[in-house]
Amino acid sequence: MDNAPEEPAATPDRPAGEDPAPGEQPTKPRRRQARGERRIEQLLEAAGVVFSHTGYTAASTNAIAREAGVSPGTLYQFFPNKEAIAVELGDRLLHRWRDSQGQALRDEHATLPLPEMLDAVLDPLISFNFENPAFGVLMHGPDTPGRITREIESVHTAVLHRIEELMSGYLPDAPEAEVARTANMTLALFKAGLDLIQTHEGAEREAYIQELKTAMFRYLDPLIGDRAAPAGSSRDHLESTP
Amino acid sequence: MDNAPEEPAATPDRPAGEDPAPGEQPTKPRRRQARGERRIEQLLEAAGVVFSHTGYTAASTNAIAREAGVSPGTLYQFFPNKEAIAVELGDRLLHRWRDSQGQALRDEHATLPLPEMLDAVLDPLISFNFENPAFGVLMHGPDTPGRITREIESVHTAVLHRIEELMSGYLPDAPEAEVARTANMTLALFKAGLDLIQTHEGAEREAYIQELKTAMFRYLDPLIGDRAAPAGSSRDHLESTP
DNA sequence: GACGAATGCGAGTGGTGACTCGCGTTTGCC
DNA sequence: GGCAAACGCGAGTCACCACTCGCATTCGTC
Repeated sequence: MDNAPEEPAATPDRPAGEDPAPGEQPTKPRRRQARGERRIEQLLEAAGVVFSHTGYTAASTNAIAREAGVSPGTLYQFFPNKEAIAVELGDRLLHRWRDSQGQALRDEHATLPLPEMLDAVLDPLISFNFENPAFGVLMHGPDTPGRITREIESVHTAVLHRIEELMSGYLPDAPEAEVARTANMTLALFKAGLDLIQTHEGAEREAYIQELKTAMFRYLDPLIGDRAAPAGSSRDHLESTP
Repeated sequence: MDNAPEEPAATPDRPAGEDPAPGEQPTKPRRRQARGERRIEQLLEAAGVVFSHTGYTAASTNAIAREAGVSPGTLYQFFPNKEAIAVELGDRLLHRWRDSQGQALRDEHATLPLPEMLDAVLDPLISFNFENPAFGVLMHGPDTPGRITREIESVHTAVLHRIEELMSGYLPDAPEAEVARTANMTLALFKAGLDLIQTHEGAEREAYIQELKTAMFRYLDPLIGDRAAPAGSSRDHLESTP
């Protein structure tokens, strides 16, 4: 009935263990050696490379193992199945993303003038996506295990809420729906610019970073210039109050 | 060395036949009945649905056949293999896209004032993407047969050139590289807005269409100095030429 | 209505890729 | 150094999926 990739049943094994926390289910904590932890890092990095190159379904576990320089059997020493690799990788990326995002969207930045604010917010987020190319692919691939999709969704709405929060500082009396829409558009604009930035190199890339900031500035500046009339900003292009 | 999906060898059979053109290779023109042509349409539409839902690799030919309400054997009556389905679908989408794009980016539109120009250009392109949801997925999926990717690329650059052409009418003395960058950013902005539009419904969707136009207006308006500026169009937002 | 070709079917078949198994090697610990 | 457990391997298993085959049905044409 449904051939979209979904999670099979339950977590069979914890791949990269946190501390077992004494009061927990006896889920076989599976002690690891330092070597094992290193292998896990290797494998996740390899998985990031392969996934970002081919997407989730088209990536083979053998390819991941090969990329990591280990045998397929070794891979399954640390991950119960292919999905678990993606889940663990997704978890880490999402965690790192939360950090970057928290750093970028600080309260202090909301008090900066717009151009400086854009630098302060965008630069770290651009760097992040640059250092974690698998992030975008896992984020937007049409095939990706449902568990990840759901986590991504929650992180996505969290970012939006944060942006709305910051924006409502600039726009104290704009209707909520409009703030939400503007936040969404801002995020979408960022993603669009990011794509451009990632597909260019060297000086071109720098130019596109600048171009993204310019576009964002032009989009956001009219909103915060004066107390823009609520009707004026989205009803039509030009009718605003004199 | 390379496990990205590539085309295997050569075109084994022509799936949806044009006229055989007497002077051609004896490639078994395979006469079709009207019923067959209809099946092909059905199958391609089904393929569009399935691909747009799961991506290329994760889509199974059985799922496509089921979606079309036929048996797997019937599917292979009309297409030699899975890739051929994607290629044919891609061809048709790209062809339709060329039409829509040609209609949207007409010379006459370049003389309109910006807000009207945005309506004239964006509305048809939005409708197109709306009626062909597989287009975007096939366009951006990390797995998609290389043949399609290459065609997409050529269409993509064609669109960019056309946008640049139109833009250089507005910006007669801007450096070429800058025009190219602006065209790229404009297209990216469009794609970003499109995504937003497609993931919302009803009134929300309309609002996002408007929001996209607003964003585009704010991005492009400051660029066009004095040309085609009606009744205070650019006065409200940023600096304008006196 | 009869004949050949096109269409339609769905149970196979072969190959690929996720995952396992048995056994050898390394590590941590006493 | 000796023991147990973690690590490492890669040939092998199994399920799934792209694709085929033999046969039934429908269509176009005379």
